[in-house]
Amino acid sequence: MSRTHNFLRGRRGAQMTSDERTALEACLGPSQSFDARQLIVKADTPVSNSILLLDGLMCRYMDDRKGHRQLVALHLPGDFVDLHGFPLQRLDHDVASLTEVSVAFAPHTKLTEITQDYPHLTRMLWFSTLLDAAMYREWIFRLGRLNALGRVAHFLAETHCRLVATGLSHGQRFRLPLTQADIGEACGLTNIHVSRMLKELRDQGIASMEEQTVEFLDRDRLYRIAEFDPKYLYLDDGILVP
Amino acid sequence: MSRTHNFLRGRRGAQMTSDERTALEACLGPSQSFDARQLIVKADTPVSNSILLLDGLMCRYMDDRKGHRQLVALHLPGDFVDLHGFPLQRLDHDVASLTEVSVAFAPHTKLTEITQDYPHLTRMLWFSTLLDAAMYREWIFRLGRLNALGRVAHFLAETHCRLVATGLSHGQRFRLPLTQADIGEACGLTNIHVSRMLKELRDQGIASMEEQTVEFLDRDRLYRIAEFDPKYLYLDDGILVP
DNA sequence: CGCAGCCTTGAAGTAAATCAAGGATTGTGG
DNA sequence: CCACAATCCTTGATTTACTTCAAGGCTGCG
Repeated sequence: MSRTHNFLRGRRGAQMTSDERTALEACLGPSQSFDARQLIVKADTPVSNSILLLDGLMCRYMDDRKGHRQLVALHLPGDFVDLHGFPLQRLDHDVASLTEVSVAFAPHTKLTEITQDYPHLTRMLWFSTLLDAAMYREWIFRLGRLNALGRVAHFLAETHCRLVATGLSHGQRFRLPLTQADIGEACGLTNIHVSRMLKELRDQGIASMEEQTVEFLDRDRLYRIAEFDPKYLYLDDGILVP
Repeated sequence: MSRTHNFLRGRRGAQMTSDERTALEACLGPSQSFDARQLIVKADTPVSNSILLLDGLMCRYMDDRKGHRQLVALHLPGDFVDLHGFPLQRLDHDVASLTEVSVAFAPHTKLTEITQDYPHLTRMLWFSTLLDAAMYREWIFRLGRLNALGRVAHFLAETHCRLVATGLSHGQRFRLPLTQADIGEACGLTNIHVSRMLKELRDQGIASMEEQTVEFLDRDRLYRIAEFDPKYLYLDDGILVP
């Protein structure tokens, strides 16, 4: 199976021709592995490659003056993690692995050739970076307008939908190898308060998280608490039927 | 003066060739005006044009269930407000005018031609959408990690830098025709608390805002409170010298 | 075993929301 | 020209959601 198989899977990825997919595949260097919790791309240094995540979880984040971390994105297999770095030429934030990961690097020189030879593929790549932007908007909404319970619920709902889109979750369960502190860093909450909110979701029979596995017990109620509507994920019709 | 003069001004806009600028200009329909506080693009409806903002202020936002608004972006003259709608094909949020505005519409059919004929210009357009994404990230940081005073300070600092880049502010003063409620909707705060924070900035001799004009009295302190560093705005060297 | 990382729970403290009232400015119609 | 409403801003009092501080439990591991 091609290493680009999960790229935009469930989100217009099918609109790529086999020529385009071959061209994209041809950009990729050999697969590489990194341990969990490694800094992979440092902010403010010129970048000449972008990372396609093949397996594992990665994140982007920025630290405040006291060293407290704010995650700005979570990345799943199939994500072109820092394709933003191609037009931007440097990153304004750090990129790290959360679990052990497998990645492939795409040199920007090759991506430039794609923009010259494959206008439609270029628009697909552009599209993929704007999906990130759509998620950023939703994260702004989450932080600005939801209370702690809603934020945690929203984070879980979004992550579930994205995993379903790439075939990494079926039904209402999914593996999420994050600590409560990680979730707090995504949701602007302390790990202590995340613990309380997960207890609340559990006690109310809405969702449970144990041993790195999340299960939705009452998805409708979860979505209502989170004010969640997956439209902003631009998933293909039919992906979320269950 | 060409209507694209302010596009990416102060941010690599100078890297556009005159051919490219002509091609971009050729995309634009006639200028149009809208009153203040008008909904210009409604979420979830297919879009076939993108808006170049020529004059005035616009915003993007999403409303929560109770109708409370969260701004996700403020747009200044020169911004390609909803260029995101070109690859995305619909928007997941609303776009509105904040003041009276003058805009030009760019049909997506013409933008598609640009992606076929002008790879470098395409990357510039892509770059401009990723500047929006960089600001989104910073807004996530602002909401997730700064207290109320820092958030307001950060919002003012960012807006000032962006205005300077397009030549709409010189020195430490700038016009900002927003209400305190608007600032609250950007910063995830109530208008009442924004009022208190502006008083705090005023009392401490850091910044003042009256009659829709902001003045920075101690920019260093403002930046420190806001944990603000304009690197994420990708401004050309020398823009912020003062 | 003893230590480290992660989670849980309780108690106290605090930042911001909410509730409430009033003042200033602007526009509107009698 | 003045009464009036509407919008925006300000300030004080109260409430509340979340943080911080503190302690203890559980699990896996050298």
